[in-house]
Amino acid sequence: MNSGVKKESSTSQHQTPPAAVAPQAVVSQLNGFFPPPVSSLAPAALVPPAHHPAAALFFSPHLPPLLPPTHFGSIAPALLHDHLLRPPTPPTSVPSTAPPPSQSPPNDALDTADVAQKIREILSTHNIGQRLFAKHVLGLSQGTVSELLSKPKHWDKLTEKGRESYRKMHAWAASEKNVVELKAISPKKGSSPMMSNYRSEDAATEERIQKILSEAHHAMQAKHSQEKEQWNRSIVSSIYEQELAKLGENGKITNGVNSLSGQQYDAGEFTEQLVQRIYQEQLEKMIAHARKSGNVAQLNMYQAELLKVAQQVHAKGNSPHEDNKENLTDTKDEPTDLSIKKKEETLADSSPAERQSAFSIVRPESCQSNDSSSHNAMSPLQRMQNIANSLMNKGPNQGGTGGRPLKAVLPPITQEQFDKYSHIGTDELVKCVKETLSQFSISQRLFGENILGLSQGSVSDLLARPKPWHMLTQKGREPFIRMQMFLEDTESISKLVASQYRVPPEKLLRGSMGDEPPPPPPPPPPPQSTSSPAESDYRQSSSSVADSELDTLAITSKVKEVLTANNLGQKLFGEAILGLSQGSVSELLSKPKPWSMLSHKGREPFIKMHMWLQDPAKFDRLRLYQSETPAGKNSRKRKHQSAIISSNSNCCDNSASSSDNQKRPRVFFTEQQKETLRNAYASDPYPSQNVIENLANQLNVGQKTIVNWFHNHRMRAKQQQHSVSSPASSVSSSARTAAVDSDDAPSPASTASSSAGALTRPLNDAAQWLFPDFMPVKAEKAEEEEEIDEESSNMNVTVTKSNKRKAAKPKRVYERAEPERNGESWDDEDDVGSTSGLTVVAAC
DNA sequence: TTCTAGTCAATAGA
DNA sequence: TCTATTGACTAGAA
Repeated sequence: MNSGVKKESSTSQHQTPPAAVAPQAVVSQLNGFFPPPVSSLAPAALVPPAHHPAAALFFSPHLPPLLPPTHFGSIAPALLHDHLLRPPTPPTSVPSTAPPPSQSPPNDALDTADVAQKIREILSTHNIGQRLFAKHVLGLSQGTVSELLSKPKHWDKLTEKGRESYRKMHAWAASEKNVVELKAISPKKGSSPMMSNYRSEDAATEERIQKILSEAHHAMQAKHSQEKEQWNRSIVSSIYEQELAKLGENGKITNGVNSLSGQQYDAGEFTEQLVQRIYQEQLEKMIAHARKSGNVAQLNMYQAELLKVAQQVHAKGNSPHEDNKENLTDTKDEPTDLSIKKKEETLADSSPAERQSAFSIVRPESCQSNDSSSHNAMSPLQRMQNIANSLMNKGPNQGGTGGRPLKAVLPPITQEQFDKYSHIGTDELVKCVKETLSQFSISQRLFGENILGLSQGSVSDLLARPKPWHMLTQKGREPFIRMQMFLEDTESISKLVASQYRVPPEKLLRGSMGDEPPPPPPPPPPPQSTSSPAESDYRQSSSSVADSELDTLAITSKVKEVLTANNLGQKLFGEAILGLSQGSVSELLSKPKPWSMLSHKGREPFIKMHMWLQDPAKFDRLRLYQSETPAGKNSRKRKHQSAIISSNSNCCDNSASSSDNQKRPRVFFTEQQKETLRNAYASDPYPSQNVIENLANQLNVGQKTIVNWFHNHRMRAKQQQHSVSSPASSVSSSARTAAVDSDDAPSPASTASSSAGALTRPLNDAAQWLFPDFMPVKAEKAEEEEEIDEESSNMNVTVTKSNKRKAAKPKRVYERAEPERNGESWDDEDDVGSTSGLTVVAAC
């Protein structure tokens, strides 16, 4: 299949004559010259109507600026470039920008990492965008090239098609001329890409193409700028007309404009006032919209902007829109934002330094600059465009109800800032940033969109693979400077957390693990009571718990002990204490991950367990819950609570019901099907699409089911390795050991740490999971089975049941003998260790 | 777009 | 009726 693709591509590259592609190429290439027309020029409210000339320019089917490369039809972008920049002669004469695949022998292995590194350096050094490189050299998308460059696969693991890309890169990088050529066609250069200094043997053809391109380019540029200007004028005048008409109807000029009545003022001054008023009104509308949609970030931004405008007007002696103050301060209906009031103060009298703070960049651009001249230089209309732009980018309803957070309009980095941050250790910086984000539960998306002005994917990339400072262009350094500013402004962290989560940071249970200075004081928490009393109690005290490392194994052991000793079910415990389902509780208790391997979210149940264990009234809580929950309706109750806890009952109720309705019925694989899947997994835990399709067909299930199975299988294999690792039974057996041990001198109120002390090995180290006391445990387990059967404690009965069941399926004992798992379950407690270990166990 | 981590919930098995 | 299992799903990250 791959070869087929390759063949086709290769063939088309050499068969399509330049003359045939030239006209289309002219247009297509020109498309790349123009900036993203609408997004950068048109705010949401100002998008030209379809019939508008500007729209015709931007959206004309004849001038498809937004067409992806594939819209060149059968002509690949690289091919297009080839034909434009290179004569259709054998590639030996002139180094081509996109070397044909045939240049490298098919089996000529390349060091892909080296090639990728080299390409990255070249692109970086010459400030050539991946998009451009991808399009013209490889004929791939930017994202694909990014992958190729950042995560080069080993040559042996590449398909022929995959190798082709690296061959192209390798060949391309071999000649500096290629680099120069590509650099020359970069739109940033401001010159026509088609004016690159290549020399063609087919001079006439090339000259003709150049001429066409040049003329078309200039013509379109002229048209473009003219229409853009006209378009802007028409929009502004259109708004003016509307406003003037309004004024005429009302017979008066309101607000700011009103103050002008009776005065002698020129048209320019009036215009300014009018624009200002329009701007204010637009802001008010946006405020209303943001408030309606519950988007606090937007609300804050618009309010801040409105306040600023009002202050400016006021400073000029006007008092337009006094009623705006309502919008500026009326946040009592807004349950979310914790920093609105503070922000108002900040905005009202913030110092330049404050305005320069990292967090200030979540405010609109006009609010940011500490350079009043530059701020004033931006017209209200421009500022409105900025805000509208951000609106357009985000779309409505982005509050806490699942929409995307607001993307900030970031101020440019000033020269002073560039000077100040003349060097940044990017590695260290991203490390700090990652820690901060993790510590405060700030998502990459939130951080990227509000602080860096980048998408989550970009943030991920920056944080995962920061370039050395010296390899960064000025533009590339900007996000790092913003990160640095963010870290230096401690207040910004709290504000960001608060604005995003609508909860106090401590509620997130994500404190540092002890090796970091305490975070800046969080903003005042909102008086939300969205959770059950027990929930809030635990939340309050759990923040201190979160600061320490918990011994998950000891905790779960103790919990199991207490539950069984008191005949409390996992279901009740899960619903009343953890807010989890019985199945989840079962998994947590039987296969606890070590603390260090848990995500912040994953730690929360353990923190809750720990708090519960320490709670003298822990049984009262359960009884209370039990009494409040009629038998048979537990599940409903739990759902209801979850809905409440999630602080958005409508959302969750709806989603729950809808997901219930939409959730596909569970598939139950037969043993034969499982065997097939296991075999496939053994061959490749990450099956290709083809394999998935084949399996789906073979097993007569949906592809999604196959994908889910592999996902689950991988996760559970990993979980198995982590928690039970070598031996699945290590944890639960250890847990049993602990339970049994503690049975000797059980203390119902004993804490997790005391349980930990009862264990025979240190537990505050992840190594405990790597070198578990497995074999003795197995032996011990066998003995336990004997002993426990005779015991009557609830706990032991439970354990015995489990062990009995496992013992009834001896084949599972051998499941882990083969790394690829021929056994039934990854999760099975007996799904353990190695063959040798099991042999010993059997001997025992 | 895909992967991971976490979770739900239907079902199996004791 | 309890716990364990496991396919399905979601959010966040890569």
